[in-house]
Amino acid sequence: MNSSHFSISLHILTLLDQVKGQLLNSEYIAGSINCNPVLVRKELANLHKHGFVQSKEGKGGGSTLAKNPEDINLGDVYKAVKQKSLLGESKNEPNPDCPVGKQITKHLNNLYAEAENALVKNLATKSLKEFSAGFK
Amino acid sequence: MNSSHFSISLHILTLLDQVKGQLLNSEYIAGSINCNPVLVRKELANLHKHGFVQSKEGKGGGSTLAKNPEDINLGDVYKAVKQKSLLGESKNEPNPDCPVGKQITKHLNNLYAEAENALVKNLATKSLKEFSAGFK
DNA sequence: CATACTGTAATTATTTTTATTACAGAACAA
DNA sequence: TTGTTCTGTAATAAAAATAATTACAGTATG
Repeated sequence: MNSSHFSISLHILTLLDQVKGQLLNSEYIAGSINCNPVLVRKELANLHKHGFVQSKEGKGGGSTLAKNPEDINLGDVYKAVKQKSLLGESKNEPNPDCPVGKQITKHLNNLYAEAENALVKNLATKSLKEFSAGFK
Repeated sequence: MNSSHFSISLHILTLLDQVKGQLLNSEYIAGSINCNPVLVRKELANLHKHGFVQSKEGKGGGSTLAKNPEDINLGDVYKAVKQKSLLGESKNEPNPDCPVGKQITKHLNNLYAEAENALVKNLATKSLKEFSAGFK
């Protein structure tokens, strides 16, 4: 992350849960999210890599959940989807000649890792099933 | 956020704490961060708006902390600096004709708000003083 | 074999972020 | 009172990140 990876992934998983095992194709999903189907397929590829979804190629193909929704917790989804640290590591190297600049990257990384951990723990208290049950 | 607002703000605050009341100018600070001075001044303007720093204009001017570092907690800094939701609300409106699309924005916002809350709570356990004390 | 998908790469467009330039106004010091 | 060095802020340009589009090989299906 950041951007919309997590939102898109969770949207996909929710859709797949709602249709209970039916295969949905990337175009349908993209229509619900309102984004490009290729973006959905990329997101699906990642979810597949992490074991959340199964896909079937070819005509009539599509994707479906690879686990029971009660066994998918949102903290794990977050971790699967996450690409970079949440609180943004600037690419600019701070000044190594400054006593603060020299060390701050390390300290920020520790701080961020802990804070992000708290966030993931919070997300992990919810399963996809619970999240999806909110839709009626 | 995201980007580097929080990193830059915390870098600034740490520097100001380290020099114990001395005025630092934006160019010096930018040199430590390795970014543009105007970016520092914008960040300082925000920190000033939230009461974390004081600035003095004119020759020999600069900025200094407006509070004791033990009274600045990183959760509050985060909240002052934060601009948008951490987990990225996509600007694409999901499809209102889809039962999931129609409701997901609301559900995601709730989820994100709670998760972010957990993160802020974690950050709030640390003061600037504690953070800055890690530098030696 | 035609059709309708996935998977993936390459390119282009768009948006966001950061840097740069510019300058008015404030404080200081000679 | 004038030159200097700052802040504060706006406007613009450059760079980076994100998303859309196009394209097509490979796979399953009828």
